[in-house]
Amino acid sequence: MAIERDWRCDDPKQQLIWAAATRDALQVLEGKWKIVIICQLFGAKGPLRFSELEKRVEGVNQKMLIQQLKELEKDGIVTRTVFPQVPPRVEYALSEMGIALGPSMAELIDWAFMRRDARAAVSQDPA
Amino acid sequence: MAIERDWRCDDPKQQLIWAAATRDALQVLEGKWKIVIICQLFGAKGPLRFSELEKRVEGVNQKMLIQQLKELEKDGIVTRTVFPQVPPRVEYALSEMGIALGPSMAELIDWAFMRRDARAAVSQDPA
DNA sequence: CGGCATCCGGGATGATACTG
DNA sequence: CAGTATCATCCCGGATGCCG
Repeated sequence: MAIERDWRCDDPKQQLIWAAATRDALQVLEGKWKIVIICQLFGAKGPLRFSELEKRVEGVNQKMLIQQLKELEKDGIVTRTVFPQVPPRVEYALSEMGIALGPSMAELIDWAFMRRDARAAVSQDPA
Repeated sequence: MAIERDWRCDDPKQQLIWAAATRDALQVLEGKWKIVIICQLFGAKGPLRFSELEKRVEGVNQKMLIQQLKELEKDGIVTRTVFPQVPPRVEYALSEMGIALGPSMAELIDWAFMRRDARAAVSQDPA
């Protein structure tokens, strides 16, 4: 991983650069539903319609879903395709930059399962 | 990665389980500063004092830092160690569960650099 | 009917001053 | 140094309406 060249080094200057890049990138993912949306777009193997996303991102409301999708589109993470039909059809997909988040999201989901299993084990065996 | 067994499968039931685990885990990371805090704890090779975190998590204020740290501690991601001294000394470190986030955070930071470089290239070469 | 915008209340977040 | 208290601000959520 290229990250090794900058990460966990002792040079304060490098650490500042690292912190800045991280901050900028994380700012793009900031927002209550963005990571969930991205994970769902990964879970689906192709583009998702707005209504599909609304179902998969459990607990979100239309307003927030639209807002977060707009920001993700503006930041170049997802693409939005409108099909001029009646009834309307809008599809959302991951952009190249969004797809590049794949390894990170996969690890995150892996962690989610690890965590779930660990907690299940504890509640089953409270001895 | 164990994730392959559940992720991106076509079984709707598995997808529900996957979505639930992901949602629960992401909820733990929900909060404007949590991922930044975790990344900084990774960037440092050891525990960090409160004041150190305050400097490294740029833009955060004391109240939010304390709040997010409390939640992370409650959710078992970080540990908090108090040294009975004057002046007080409190160190924060990643727990086992927090350390398990390492691969995911490393990928995330890797993505951050990739993104930064891509954007730098675009702004340098607008042709 | 599907995708999206607007208005308003409540909770999360931010700035500042203060305490042990 | 680490944490608390208070008040202002902003994001989020629900309801409703618009438009093709």
